[in-house]
Amino acid sequence: MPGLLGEYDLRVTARARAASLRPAVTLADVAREAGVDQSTVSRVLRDDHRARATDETRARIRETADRLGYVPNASARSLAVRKTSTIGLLIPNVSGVIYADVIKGAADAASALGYVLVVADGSELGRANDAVRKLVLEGRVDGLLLASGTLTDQVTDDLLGSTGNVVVLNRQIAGKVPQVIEDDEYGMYLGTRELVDAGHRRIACLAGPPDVDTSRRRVKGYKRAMREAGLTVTAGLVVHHDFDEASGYAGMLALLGQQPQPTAVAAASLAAAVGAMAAARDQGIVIPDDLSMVAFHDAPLANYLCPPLTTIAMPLEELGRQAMQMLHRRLVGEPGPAAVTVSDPSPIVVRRRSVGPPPG
Amino acid sequence: MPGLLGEYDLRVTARARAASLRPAVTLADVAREAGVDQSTVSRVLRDDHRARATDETRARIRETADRLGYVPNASARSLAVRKTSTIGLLIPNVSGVIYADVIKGAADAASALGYVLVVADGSELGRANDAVRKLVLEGRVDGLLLASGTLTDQVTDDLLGSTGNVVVLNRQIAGKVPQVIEDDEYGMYLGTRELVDAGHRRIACLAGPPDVDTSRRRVKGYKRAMREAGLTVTAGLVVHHDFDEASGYAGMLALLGQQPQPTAVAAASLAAAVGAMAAARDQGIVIPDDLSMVAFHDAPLANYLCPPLTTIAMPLEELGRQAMQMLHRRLVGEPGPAAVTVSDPSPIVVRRRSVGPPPG
DNA sequence: CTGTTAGCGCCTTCAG
DNA sequence: CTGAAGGCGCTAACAG
Repeated sequence: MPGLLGEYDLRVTARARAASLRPAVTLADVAREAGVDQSTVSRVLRDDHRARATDETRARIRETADRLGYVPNASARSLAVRKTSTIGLLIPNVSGVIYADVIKGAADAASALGYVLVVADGSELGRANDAVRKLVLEGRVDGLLLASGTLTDQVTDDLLGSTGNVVVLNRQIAGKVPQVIEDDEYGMYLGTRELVDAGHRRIACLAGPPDVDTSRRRVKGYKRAMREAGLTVTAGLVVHHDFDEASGYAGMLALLGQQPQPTAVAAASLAAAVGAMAAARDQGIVIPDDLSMVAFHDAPLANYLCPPLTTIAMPLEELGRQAMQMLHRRLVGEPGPAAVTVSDPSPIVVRRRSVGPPPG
Repeated sequence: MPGLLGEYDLRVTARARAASLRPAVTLADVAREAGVDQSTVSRVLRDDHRARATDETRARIRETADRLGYVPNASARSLAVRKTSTIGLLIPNVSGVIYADVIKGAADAASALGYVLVVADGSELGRANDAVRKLVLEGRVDGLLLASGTLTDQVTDDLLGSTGNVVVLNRQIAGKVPQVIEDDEYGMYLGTRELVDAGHRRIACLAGPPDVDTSRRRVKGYKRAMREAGLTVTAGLVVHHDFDEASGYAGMLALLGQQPQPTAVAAASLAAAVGAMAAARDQGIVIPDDLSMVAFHDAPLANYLCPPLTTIAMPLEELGRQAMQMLHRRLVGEPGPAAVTVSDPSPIVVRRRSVGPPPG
């Protein structure tokens, strides 16, 4: 076995580079060595259709390139063709369990379309700002996928203008910013319905920050389910916090402080739900006996919680894939819709053991 | 407030770009507009020391550049100076909770040193291979940080040769590959000692894959603690699985199937520990009453588990930072050590509620 | 202090 | 079918 990662050509090339610290082998080198012109080499190596060079010539060129360990230089090519064939994915917190799927979807699509995908961490505003400037404006990438569910409207709004090389993931934004969204409203509707179907009437919503679009849409879905069931959402039943464990913990405490206590809660994020479960536990409340819970978004982790958490799984991978495809379309000038909502697969609730009938 | 993300200049530039789909404004444009030569513009905009241009000239150039919304083109610059000032970070699974810290450390150091950091997902071998080729070999990045704790020795070995632009994070590799490692052995030693200090004698180890270096070092630490305590590690006491929840679950089941059952387990990864806790629960075993547990690596999640998990926190952020610094040193040709182990902060056990005295 | 002159490595007409 | 020539946008000597 020739090594899992390194295929043959890769290793050879690396060695060639390492051995001689020279500026790497260039097109001219190959041309000289093969006794042809640079442009010819360029053409055959790129399979340029107008280069039906003699089979003999092509073979010789290919062989020489291989032997010398030629690898095209991305900067030079980019400069010449005015594009980099790399696209960036900006994510608020790269290590959020939720993002694994969108990264995978985007990466798959990217590689299928001939791009290389790089992801940038946008957890801090400063860093996000920097990333955008360094990546898009300076032309390190041809386009940007913005998965900043947590940035406020103001931000993206300012940033985007009507640039055609950015597509926004799962944020509904006024104006003509290209965007692909999922039906968060429906997802949360489904999750909440799971709770009303189990017989709950006093159902709370553990929401995200009030000014974040995704949070708003999820709350909307929650409210629709409540309304449809003839349930009223009284003040205090929806509490706004952040999308992390600590916030979920605090939010749950707030919810539990009310009279009468809710018998079920729909959490707008998985991390918050984890925190919420811990809070409940600390208050001596057992799930699902005393309290039922569903969380928005699914991940392996949910299956190992105590108890295993019923979640609503969103088509995150498809989101990433379609965003990438839309970006590509725009980059090559195909028109296409300015916004699509991914509905296949549609949101689905993954039933585990965190919801039961209301107590008593 | 002018928008959180978009500072003024950023927005203006974006607008200028978007408005006119022209090839963006170039150095020549600015020069013409300002009535000076291109090279002069280049110099003042870069603060070239040899360009103590008239204050008046400098001001005019700056103003013109701003007004036109000039942004240097990264490809052109890279081609000219033969470096990109961007470096890549290759991670097996970008969304692992554990990696947040190393990304942060690396990103901080990168930006302090004037680099932009991009991370690439190396979860699949194919993708990792591709990333290396596209990023390093084609010169999209000046160097690579390899945080592929899960790739086998063979891989990295083949890949690296003695190239100077790669540094490996936390893998001990023979040969002269630049590397920064943490003291996983000591960390695991500490975690295991926590267990022996609590009075346990039959302590199991939930290890990672046997051929992965980090796993081996952790097992070594576990064994040392056992030996020092005069405890023998009998067959079956260390079980090898993977670093994820499902593996942890399976591994725990295997451990629990033994006679006599271990009274404590040291897990080599946080994710595996999560799975293991679930397995214990499913078997009616309560932690810490019936079984104690510690896990390698810390993350917010650990605090919200049931019960909150005692972990051993490693200096992950520092690992990322130092790796980046070492890479930089190598890139600029400073000698420096070929391998450093980060020992500050040193591993520390974060005591929560998952360890108690042995039952009975 | 500032302008001139060459490239960096590759692609792309345009001739031959 | 292939070679010659020019240019992508920027930097870096070298003159003036």
